[in-house]
Amino acid sequence: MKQVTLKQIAENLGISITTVSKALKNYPDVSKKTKALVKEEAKKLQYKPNVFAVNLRTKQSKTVGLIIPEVVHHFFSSVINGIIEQAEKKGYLVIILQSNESYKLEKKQIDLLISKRVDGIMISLASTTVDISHLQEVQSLDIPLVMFDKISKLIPCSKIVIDDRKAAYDATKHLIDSGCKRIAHFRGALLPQNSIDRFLGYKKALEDHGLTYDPSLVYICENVNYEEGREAAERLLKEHNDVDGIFTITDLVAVGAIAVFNERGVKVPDDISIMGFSNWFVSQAITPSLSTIDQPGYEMGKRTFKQLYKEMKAKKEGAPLPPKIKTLDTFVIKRNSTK
Amino acid sequence: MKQVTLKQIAENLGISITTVSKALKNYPDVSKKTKALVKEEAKKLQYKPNVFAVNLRTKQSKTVGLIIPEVVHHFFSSVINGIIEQAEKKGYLVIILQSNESYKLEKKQIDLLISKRVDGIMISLASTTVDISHLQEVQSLDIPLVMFDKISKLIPCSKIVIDDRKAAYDATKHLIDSGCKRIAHFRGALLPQNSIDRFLGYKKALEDHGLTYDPSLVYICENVNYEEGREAAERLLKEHNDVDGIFTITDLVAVGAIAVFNERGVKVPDDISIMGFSNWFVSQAITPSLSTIDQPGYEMGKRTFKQLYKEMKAKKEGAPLPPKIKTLDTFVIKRNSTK
DNA sequence: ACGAAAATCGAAAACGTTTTCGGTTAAGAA
DNA sequence: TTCTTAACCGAAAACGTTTTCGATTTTCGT
Repeated sequence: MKQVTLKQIAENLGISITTVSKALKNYPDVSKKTKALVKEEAKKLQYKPNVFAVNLRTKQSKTVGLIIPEVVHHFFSSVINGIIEQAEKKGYLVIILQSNESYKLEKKQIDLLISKRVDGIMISLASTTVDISHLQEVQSLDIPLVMFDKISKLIPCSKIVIDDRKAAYDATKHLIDSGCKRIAHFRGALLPQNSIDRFLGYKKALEDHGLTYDPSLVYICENVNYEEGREAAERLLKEHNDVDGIFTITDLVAVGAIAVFNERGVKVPDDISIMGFSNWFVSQAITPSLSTIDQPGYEMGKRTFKQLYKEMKAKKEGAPLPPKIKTLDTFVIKRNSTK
Repeated sequence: MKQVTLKQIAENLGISITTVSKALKNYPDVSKKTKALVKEEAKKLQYKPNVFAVNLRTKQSKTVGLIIPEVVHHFFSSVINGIIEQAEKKGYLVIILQSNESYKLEKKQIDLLISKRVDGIMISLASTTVDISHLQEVQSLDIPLVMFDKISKLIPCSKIVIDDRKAAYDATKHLIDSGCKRIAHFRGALLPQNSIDRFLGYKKALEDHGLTYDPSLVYICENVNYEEGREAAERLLKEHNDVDGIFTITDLVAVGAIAVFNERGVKVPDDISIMGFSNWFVSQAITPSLSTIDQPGYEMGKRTFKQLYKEMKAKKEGAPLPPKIKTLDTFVIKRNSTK
């Protein structure tokens, strides 16, 4: 009825705990016979090692932490899948925590992971995060850390990212190539790096193709959500009825804008073309379906964990690795919101 | 540089480990003076108890497991939020695992949670789950278990659910009230209880309102996804052009159907009305916005953890609680896909 | 049959905490 | 002063595992 331990097995077999432990882990200094015996007995009793004791003894939890702004997001959920798949292969459990884009919560989640003594941490920063002392603490505790997607340049750790500027450039160029002459940009808040980079990519594409950059065509969506997409679209219709293309910082904002255009009878893409970013699942489900930029979430997750794993291993072996930065490719997905 | 322990503090202060431990936990048999001293030193050294040792000693992890079919789902993500919020209040960490609607994976995740020795488990079943031996194992190990939303009647544990049959009845009635005379149903697989219940509610509503139930108007969406929604809609258009209303098992399927109708020039809701289920976030973002049934995910999560907490507590006190079943209310959300 | 080498085993310490229970000290009562 | 009681402290065991290192046994060549 109660917990089966090594001791239990040892007593049943009349051998020592040591031997049982070693037999189970295939140490070379226990005979084939005893190994077989022990394993059989262990199976019979359904022995499961007490993970608490193992953790205490080995000083590692075989658990890693993952902090993301929001789980309900196609991009992050593919990252999660990529991470979990790799983690499972190596026998690691992933604790997923959300920051809800809040710095305060992010800090709390980091503390939680530290107190649970995870072996490593992966994080995509909240957009409101500016203070990075919590991340510095992680590093000072010598806990391997890998950042992805939304990163901070101030922390010297490995990073897996996309080239936001280039992707935004490509998106904008796609609009230009399809004939747009006056292109607006619904951007994110002023601070987050990816918001900045996407804006810069947009601007550069305009300039490179003989279109003048007009600051009044840039709308800020502070929280990057559906509602703000709608608001920005409403304002755009009032203020700039000559615009024939929009590049939005993310699909959700684009979906809000499309909803407004549909309601107002503005034809997409005939009257106005729209380009999203992220290839959120819904972008293919709406009418018209949304052209967008594919972010390789799964791949990013996969690489993130792999890098973390390398660093955890290197740490155990006492040979810490230098930080490494990997940029993944993105590409344009043409659907029906652009010509 | 290295890990601060009770021993460390004890040595610094020239007292015993015992006293340090007791001081930190406010035992009555240590003087105010020493308590203050110990706490100060602990703070100075930034002492953090070694959770591995605590777990081992107390035989509990202050961690609970949550298994859901998919995280990227508005309903489940509100459940998650409800659970996490409550869990945090009680100092519990929630390990979130996905079953991807696969029985095999679900079983594996249960095993993982068991091996990590969580103090309790919350689960919403995968739609393919029929064998329930893994859940029986949880119970035989005496791990508190609470099921929500997608449950199995065969497991005697507490459950937090909605009345699927009534909700489906309401949804269908809404279509009838708005003037639909010939109503199709895009249902889920044959096995899952909620798929069955929603079908029954649909059928009952028809019968109660003088509409004849026609089995050929019931389409099965095995995996309940966007693509299947599209396929069912295509078939419906070919096979039954007289249908003027559809009740779908879930929003995602409805969104697929709406996409097809939009493309084919079928007017929603004028030619055909559509009713979803779940109030997925996207249902308000598409054109036309989708009328649906609101499932109280947050409330469900909240109650699920509360119930689990009660049972974990009762277990510790050696006074196990009898299973309890709670049914939450749902209601119709009228949007633009119905008249 | 003897010894050396190889194979096999186990005692014990350690990981850091919690908690019981007995011991010591201080305070107050006689 | 001496005894009783209360206040405070600490030794030690326990949780279940891993791993080192020494001890014992077996094998095998001569």
